[in-house]
Amino acid sequence: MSANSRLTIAAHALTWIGLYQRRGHEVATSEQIAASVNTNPVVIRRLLAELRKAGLAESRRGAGAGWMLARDLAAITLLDVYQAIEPGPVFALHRATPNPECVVGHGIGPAMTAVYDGVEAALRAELAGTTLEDVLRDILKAA
Amino acid sequence: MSANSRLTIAAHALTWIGLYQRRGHEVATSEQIAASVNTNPVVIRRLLAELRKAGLAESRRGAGAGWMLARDLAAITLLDVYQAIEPGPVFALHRATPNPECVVGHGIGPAMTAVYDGVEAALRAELAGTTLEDVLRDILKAA
DNA sequence: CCACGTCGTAACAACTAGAGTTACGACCAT
DNA sequence: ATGGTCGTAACTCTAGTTGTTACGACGTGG
Repeated sequence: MSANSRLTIAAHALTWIGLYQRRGHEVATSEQIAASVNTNPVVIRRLLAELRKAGLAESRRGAGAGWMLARDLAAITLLDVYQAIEPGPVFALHRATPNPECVVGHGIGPAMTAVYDGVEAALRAELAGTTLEDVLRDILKAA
Repeated sequence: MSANSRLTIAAHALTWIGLYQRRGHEVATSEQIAASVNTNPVVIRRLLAELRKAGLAESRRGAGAGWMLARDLAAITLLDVYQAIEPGPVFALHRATPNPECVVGHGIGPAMTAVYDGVEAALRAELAGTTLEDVLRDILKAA
């Protein structure tokens, strides 16, 4: 399916900011976050920019700049994060429209769309059941 | 997520074969299927080869060759098809291993894996609830 | 009011996967 | 033997993800 790591990285970044703030710091820099994720700071800034658009994160510029959570970890579900960074569906229909003169070619689109809608709903329900607070609790429990 | 159309095409092909056989034909050629899907026959042969490996389809070679279902449409769920063609997970973890000296970097992997396992289970359960017979019924009902 | 640290973002390269296409050998009923 | 079809390799094209460099914009602290 060519799965990507965007949800993982986004959850990592937000959780890291949350823990960092909980330890008394105001803002976290993309460089600090990137050091934990083990990637380039620009990758973090790009992802956090999308999360900011979705109202999950905030940023400050200038000296002493950095990133903050817009809401508490407990108020952010993985579904919120997912929706902020993954606009498209999990399954795609045909790239080229199938033969409309064929019964199957004509009806397969709507039929599969109905199934895919159900799948997306199940996926979202599952993601909605976990908050970043849950993720952090898991992390600290295992440490 | 860069979703692909493999599940859609695979379901289309199998359903087409099923309907074609139900109308009295022995085998369906990749060219006929490709004409309904509106793609290249090789694309169909490649996909059906994977479905054959999973025991969902069979093929004959030589003259009068072509494809058949290995099981009835009612005995093939979309989960069967999905598993035959999509080996990987929907969500990936970090590409590079995160910083193990950071609490979050160390614990985020297992934490997200637990969530992703739940998501995959929900997705599979949803796909398991629909057979190709259901898909064909939808198609014929809408026609 | 300037300097420094950080964000914001464009631009590019590397890599991967999906999809389409061509080509050709293998196979087998007729 | 012939012709139709599968089996599969090889190639191209496209798009998305990730990493990287670069540089302007910004604003706080000195």
